[in-house]
Amino acid sequence: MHNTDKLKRILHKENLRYTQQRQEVWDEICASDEHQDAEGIYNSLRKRQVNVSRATVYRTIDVLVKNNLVRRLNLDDGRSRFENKTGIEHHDHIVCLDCRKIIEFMDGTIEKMQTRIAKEQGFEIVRHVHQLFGRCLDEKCPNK
Amino acid sequence: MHNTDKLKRILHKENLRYTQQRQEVWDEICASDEHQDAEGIYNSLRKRQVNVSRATVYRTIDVLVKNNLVRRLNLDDGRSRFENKTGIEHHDHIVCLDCRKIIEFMDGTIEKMQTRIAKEQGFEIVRHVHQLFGRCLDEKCPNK
DNA sequence: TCCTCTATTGAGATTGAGTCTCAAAGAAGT
DNA sequence: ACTTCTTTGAGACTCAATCTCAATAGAGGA
Repeated sequence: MHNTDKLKRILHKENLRYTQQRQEVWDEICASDEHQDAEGIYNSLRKRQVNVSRATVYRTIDVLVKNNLVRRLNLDDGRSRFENKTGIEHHDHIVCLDCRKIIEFMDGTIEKMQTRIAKEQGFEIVRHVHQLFGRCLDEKCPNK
Repeated sequence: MHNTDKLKRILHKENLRYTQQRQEVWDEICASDEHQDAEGIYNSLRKRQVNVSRATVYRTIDVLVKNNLVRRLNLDDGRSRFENKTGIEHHDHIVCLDCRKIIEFMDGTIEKMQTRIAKEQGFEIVRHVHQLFGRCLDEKCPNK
């Protein structure tokens, strides 16, 4: 399904109108895989002459997150970052504390274990956060 | 080692002075296991007639966190929460989305697996965040 | 105990991400 | 094109956290 159709589908489901601004915000999130924050999305749009207000960027992101088109990441740096969640397998993140490089990982065994652990404690998991912070061994990383 | 000694040790190491305010903040964190936020710690102190400013609460917490006496938790609710980290085994958290109940869990196998995964990706882990958000089955939980 | 040198403190200003307000603009059905 | 109702944008506002700076108070030495 094309990105525009995904957007139209959730807007219809939520009884919201299809607007140019919402399309532009969603396009920007689809176009980048850099885990941009809201300000970054806003700046990227302005850079290519798209006039969308900050308020609309935030409001649109909320709709996209609520409807599972976008994932909100909290990487402990004081702002939310966003990634397109469609057509992508679930994964968690490893973050370099020096260069802020973000890479993705996924381990089915860990996923199953955490579900079991939660159940043993009387919880039904809705979502989880699993982030590994450390130092990468990349030559270009500033701490080398 | 007594709590006061732990505090004095890190203050000395950091070339900082031992003050009544720093002792009070540390005492409050030691006295409670409710994962209080900075405002909560500030209010608890005022309630028992201890005059410490908000700025001092924040500044003291930073020193305690930096020196591993306190752990900062980011539970996705827009503020940091704190727990005494001394004399306590490492653990992660399960949080009920309805009643915000927090319980702790720890699984050695998962810990080892995440270290291995990070190494495979060229990272040396410094710290990790592993949080399970869901719904508890507690009778008293508001969503029942 | 007093002095001196600095670090610390408190009150309030400031920051910054995110939210809210409300008049004007714009979807979408008729 | 008309009407209705939603959405938008600009800027005010919120709230956790940080910063500023004059006044206060540790801590070592005399």
